[in-house]
Amino acid sequence: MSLKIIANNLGLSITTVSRALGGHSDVSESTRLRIEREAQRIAYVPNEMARRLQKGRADAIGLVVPGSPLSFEDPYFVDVMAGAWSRLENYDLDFLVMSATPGPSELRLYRRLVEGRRVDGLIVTRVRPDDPRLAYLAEARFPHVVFGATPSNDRSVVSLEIDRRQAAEIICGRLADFGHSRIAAVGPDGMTCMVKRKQALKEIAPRFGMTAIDVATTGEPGEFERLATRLAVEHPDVTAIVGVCDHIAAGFATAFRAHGLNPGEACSVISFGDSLANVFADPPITALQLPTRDMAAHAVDILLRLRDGLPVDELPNWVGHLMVRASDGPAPKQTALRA
Amino acid sequence: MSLKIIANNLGLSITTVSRALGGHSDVSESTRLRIEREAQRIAYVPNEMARRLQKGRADAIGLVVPGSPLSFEDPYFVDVMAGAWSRLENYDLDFLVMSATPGPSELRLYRRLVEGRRVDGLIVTRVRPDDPRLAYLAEARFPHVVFGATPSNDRSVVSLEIDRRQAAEIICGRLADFGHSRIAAVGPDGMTCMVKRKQALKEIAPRFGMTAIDVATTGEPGEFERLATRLAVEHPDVTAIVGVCDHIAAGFATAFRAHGLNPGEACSVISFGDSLANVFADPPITALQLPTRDMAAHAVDILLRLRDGLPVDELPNWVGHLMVRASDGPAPKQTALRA
DNA sequence: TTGAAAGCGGTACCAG
DNA sequence: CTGGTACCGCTTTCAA
Repeated sequence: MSLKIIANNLGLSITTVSRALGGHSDVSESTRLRIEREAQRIAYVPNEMARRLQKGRADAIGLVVPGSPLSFEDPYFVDVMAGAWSRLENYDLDFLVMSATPGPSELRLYRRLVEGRRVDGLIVTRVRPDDPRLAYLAEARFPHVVFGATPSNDRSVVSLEIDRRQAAEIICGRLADFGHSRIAAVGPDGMTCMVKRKQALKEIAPRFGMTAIDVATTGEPGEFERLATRLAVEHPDVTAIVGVCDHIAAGFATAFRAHGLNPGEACSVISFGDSLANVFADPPITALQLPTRDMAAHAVDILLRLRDGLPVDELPNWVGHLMVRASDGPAPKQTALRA
Repeated sequence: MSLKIIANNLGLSITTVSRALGGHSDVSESTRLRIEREAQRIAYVPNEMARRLQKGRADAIGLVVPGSPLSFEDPYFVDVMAGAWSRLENYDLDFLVMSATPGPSELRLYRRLVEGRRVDGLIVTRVRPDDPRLAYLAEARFPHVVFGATPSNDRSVVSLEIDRRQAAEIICGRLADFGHSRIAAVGPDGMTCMVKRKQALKEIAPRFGMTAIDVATTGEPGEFERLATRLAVEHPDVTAIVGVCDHIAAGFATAFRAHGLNPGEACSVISFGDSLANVFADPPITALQLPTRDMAAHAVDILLRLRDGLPVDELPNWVGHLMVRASDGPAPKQTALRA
């Protein structure tokens, strides 16, 4: 009832008012001014639902966080949300945040979002091998961007990833300088992104005269002590640990300290990916800061281009930046891993 | 183009299809079945924008986090988001998450949300004295729920708060049992909710034979050391500190440890409100866990009732639950606060 | 430069 | 029980 009000008040047609406010050129300067003043006067704000229905767009982007709603607290998603929103805000688009545990209900949510036209694009995170979400979105030809890494090498799906080789080089370089020669890359095997990070470390380590062993985590609480013990037994020559996702490095540091070992001296700990937990940890954890927020902002741009059928430019090369803190140092003369 | 497709395929009218799918009673069982099967077959999902336009609803609830987008990482908002989403999911409503720094742009965002009909209701947090958002929402008669506390005693605005007296009793009771007699309530003065928490502590403390002094924080990093020093000088008889919002207690604990003092022995530290930071702190912080997620879920229910013009029931009495950890203990014989 | 009219995809009122 | 019709508020041809 709003364009109509302005139109009536001014004795003009709805059409003209719509065009004037829409910034079209085919409205005389004088009527445009009258219309703009009147719109200002009654504080006109267009009904978004009407506009969206007509335009066939949702003017919204969605993020479905995998896991329980509590996953919102994952510092990684916090960064994704912050980055995405900062860009969406500029475009005056809505940001839909949801969560869903992997499974049929997750897929149902995706269907409702896509087929109900509730969003124009989706940011997909924590991709798993053979992820049904990707299969669905590809089949539906719906704009989506994968955050992290894709299992397939399908060039048609846009995947935002950091330069893992460069990241591995930074980390390996630092550890090699400290005289380490055998390191452990620790992370879950369930997520494609994490698996690839471990692979990168294993590939790059030899270039620095080191070898990296692959250790799988489940993410259970209290797992780190067990892992540390196992490492001490099975790989007593490991003098440094790289946690490839949040909390792993901090978890090891805590486990070490619980046994009277000093992280950074007894065993170096570095985190691939940074968060507040690293800053607050004791000792603060040396970590590779990732440009997650920038990437999320970029993801929004890409989604809008996909929506509008525009080509997607070459992706920037996102690189990490090492935050040197206190959890790493020279390799101990002989391993102190006796947890 | 979807109801129409079903209608055409079946040689029925759009009206009938709409009613059958809408679960109205005035459709014959046989046609309803045909329609449902066909809908199933073509995997019909209604266009939400069309439905929303027609119904004059947004089918969405919004949360505007005050501050920069990074405020998403505030554990308090994480809980609010988790609680709100868990309920919205059941109703199949959208959850819009945004952030805005207090000021004109914040109010502009609210106007666009409200007047653009982009949400049906808003959760308002971190209310400040004379908050322009509340004035606006009240004037616009737009469904909103205040989370935390309202400055005015206006009974017309729904405000979700915990039972602060009960909370203060739990905390004061524990500290009194430990033999403390003078405690500090520390928190920012900018937020109504925090001010009220401090007031509650000051009011309740005497009942337990204690006195509580009010200490204002600004929230700057590194502030805690200064505050601890000031406390030691100005109030050397204070033996316990209650942080009324996230990170304050943990911040003090860190500051104490940095000076070789042992939180829990030299000075007790308790947090009014719990988060992971307390769990991970060294030592883990004793904290009053608040039912924030429950409250947020309830907020959604209330917003929907307000939207639909239904009366809002009496609010539950939300109480806190003390998580006993290691940051508090017997009052020291003589104050050790010499930071 | 302006306006009438046809949608966008639903829902709801009324007549049959 | 079913279908015609108007309408939600806006955008966009197409004529005038």
